[in-house]
Amino acid sequence: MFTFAKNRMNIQSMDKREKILQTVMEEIAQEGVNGSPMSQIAKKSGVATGTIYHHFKSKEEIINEIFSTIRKKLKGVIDTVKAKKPAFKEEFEQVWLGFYHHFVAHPLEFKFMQQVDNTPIITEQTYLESGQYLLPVFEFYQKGIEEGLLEDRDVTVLGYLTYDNIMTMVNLKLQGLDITDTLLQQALDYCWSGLIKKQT
Amino acid sequence: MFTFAKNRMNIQSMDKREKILQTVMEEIAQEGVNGSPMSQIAKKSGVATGTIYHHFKSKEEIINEIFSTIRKKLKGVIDTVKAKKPAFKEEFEQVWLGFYHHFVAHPLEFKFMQQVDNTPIITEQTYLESGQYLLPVFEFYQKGIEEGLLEDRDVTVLGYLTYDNIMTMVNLKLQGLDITDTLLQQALDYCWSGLIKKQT
Amino acid sequence: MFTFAKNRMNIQSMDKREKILQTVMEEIAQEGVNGSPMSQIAKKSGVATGTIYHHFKSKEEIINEIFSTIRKKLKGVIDTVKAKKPAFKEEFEQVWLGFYHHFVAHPLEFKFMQQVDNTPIITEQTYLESGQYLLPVFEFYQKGIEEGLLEDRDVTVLGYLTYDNIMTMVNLKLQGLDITDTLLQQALDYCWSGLIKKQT
Amino acid sequence: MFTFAKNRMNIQSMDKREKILQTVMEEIAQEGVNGSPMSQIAKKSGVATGTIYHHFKSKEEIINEIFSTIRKKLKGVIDTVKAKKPAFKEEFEQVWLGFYHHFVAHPLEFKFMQQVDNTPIITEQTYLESGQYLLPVFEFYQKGIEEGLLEDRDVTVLGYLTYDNIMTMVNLKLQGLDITDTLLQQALDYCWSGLIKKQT
DNA sequence: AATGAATGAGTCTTCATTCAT
DNA sequence: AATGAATGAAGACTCATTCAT
Repeated sequence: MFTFAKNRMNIQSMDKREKILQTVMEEIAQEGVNGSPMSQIAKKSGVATGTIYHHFKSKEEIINEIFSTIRKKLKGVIDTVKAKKPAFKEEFEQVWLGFYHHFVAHPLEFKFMQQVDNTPIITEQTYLESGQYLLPVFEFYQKGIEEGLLEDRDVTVLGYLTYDNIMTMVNLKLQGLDITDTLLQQALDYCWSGLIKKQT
Repeated sequence: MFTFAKNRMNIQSMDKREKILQTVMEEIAQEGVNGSPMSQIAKKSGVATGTIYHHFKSKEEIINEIFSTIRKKLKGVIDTVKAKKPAFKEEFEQVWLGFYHHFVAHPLEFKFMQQVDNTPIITEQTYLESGQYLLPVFEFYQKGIEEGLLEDRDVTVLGYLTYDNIMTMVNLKLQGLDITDTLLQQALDYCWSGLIKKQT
Repeated sequence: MFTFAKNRMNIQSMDKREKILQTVMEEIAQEGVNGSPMSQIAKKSGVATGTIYHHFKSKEEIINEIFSTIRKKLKGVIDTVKAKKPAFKEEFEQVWLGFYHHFVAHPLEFKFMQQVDNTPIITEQTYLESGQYLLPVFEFYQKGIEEGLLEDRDVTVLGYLTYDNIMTMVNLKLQGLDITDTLLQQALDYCWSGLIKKQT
Repeated sequence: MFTFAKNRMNIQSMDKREKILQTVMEEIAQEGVNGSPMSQIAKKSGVATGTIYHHFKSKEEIINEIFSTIRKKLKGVIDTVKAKKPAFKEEFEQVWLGFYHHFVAHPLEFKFMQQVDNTPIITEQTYLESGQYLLPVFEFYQKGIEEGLLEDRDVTVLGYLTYDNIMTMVNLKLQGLDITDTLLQQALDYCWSGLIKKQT
């Protein structure tokens, strides 16, 4: 009854917009930025080329929007875990595994990120804005250090190290490696061991 | 920088070949694969377009050769460390820091890798052949586990986790973050803590 | 000249398509396949290069389409003659002269065929499909043999011999030789004499 | 002992020249003028590119020389037949079959001619000079007419009609058609019937 | 909003020929 | 005579974007 369609857009129009975003994500994940001409995007989206340019300013704009959306989904993973108010270590593990499983369940999102991250296509602004979604990760480490649970290390560094460790595991999994529960636990242990305060 | 002396070539000709490789590496690092047309490569190399194709079959061949060369340099780092026959932990630290400093000293090589790795440009064969250069890393972990120094975890997983951790630090450094010796040591500790066997 | 009305295209768009086909035919006839770069085709057609590739997949596709069209026109000549239901010999003469005059009236079509026939550009499929247009020629000879009017010879061989004889005359004419009605009649007689059954 | 090596050229040098000519003929026959870059010619000839340009002014010059050589070989066929001083009809048949068998025995020569004939590559001068080799054909018809054996038709027209008829048969043969002796005789009969004076 | 024809600068690559050795 | 590295203009084709409808 009450839809939240953007501005004056009707549902059908919204559908096209979404279809385009979805198609661009899939195509770029599979074919790379270059292997995904707008003409092909149009065809697979079932719209005309011109229609794409009614909804978006440029190819880059679409890519940036998708990039943000994917990062936002990670924020969703964090929120879901935090809602259960788990203990510190459990929160770490659940977020870690949540990120991992999100990308394994949505491999095209991972591959999309791989294709466009660290590329001039993603603007500084997009990095800054979407970076907000990952702030809770750094805050989590900050809290852990303050509470004496974690070694006192730079939270930015810790944040990136652990995040990239998860991505490493996703990548190995998508490369075809058989990432068993045991292997996954080993990777998780590696990270946790790297974080926690050593008993003295 | 990239040295591949081929028999019958004279020095002048060799110079051109080297100049092309160097230019492609620099350009792709800075502008991306797409932002580096062959015409520009030619101009910056000081040769004609045709000359490039006299020495290489295609743009992709050049990129693959550079990729291999860079990985080979990491093998060089390993060899240099091993030559000093350091203790186990020292070997780990010296290789870790060696990789880090190599890329910090040669940021374009790092950026080049970032641009082309996980891209269809790099062939399976290149991955296989150049992968040999990194075998010592996995063997090192294997030995550590066998000697009871490291936790018994999958060496492939450990290899990629630690390698990517180094790359994370290089990336932060090149992003402009002030990676002090303290921060670097923290990252190194993170990795080492994730590896070593916990006292029981 | 080359009419291939496609459904959804509007007239203006159709015009461009036709203009391109016409231009390619003329240019290749006069300059050869190699002497006719797409850039020149575009310029002479009054369209952008990209427009050509909007209508056709490749240069080869255009050439194949023209090849088929020209053969189809010969079928038109045959149909026109047959519609008049002439006697056997008259049918032969009218088709023979019809082919001859068609190419003399459209010398560029002849030269185009000369440039591309027996070339790997023309696909097997094009030969097969457009070959259908010339089937009536072989059927005509078959009928003549069955009715005892022509010597009993292989119709395929006869078909090619007579067809090439016409082409020979067109070629001489276009080379600048003054092919008078007398000379033309001599060539026609040569063919007919080679076909008809000798009195015994 | 007494070789007829051109000018100051020694035998080895002559060999290279011949090898280049042979290679160009074969390559163009099989790959077309465009599919035969000079670099490939050089490689297959076992010489350097530069060497080709020591012996010939340009690619076109080579092609023209080959064109003339092949026509000269047809003159050889004629001479061989004439040396046997056969009767009129026998001379016709033997030359006809001689041409046919020459090209069937040397299919690359035929395909070479097919690739370059009626092409701007062959100069007017080449056509004129090599045309001399085929003069005996026209003279033969002239004599036949004067002696009342053949219908009084333009000898130029007759010459081209019959020559092209032979080429037609060679082409069919090389296309893979099974040209049996019977079929060949039928084609020969077709030509002869088109030439001889009808009894009145 | 939607269409899809049209644009043309830009891409990689080829190749006949030249030239220093 | 011979080499083969070097040249660079030219070729077929691509593709993000625009625009008339």
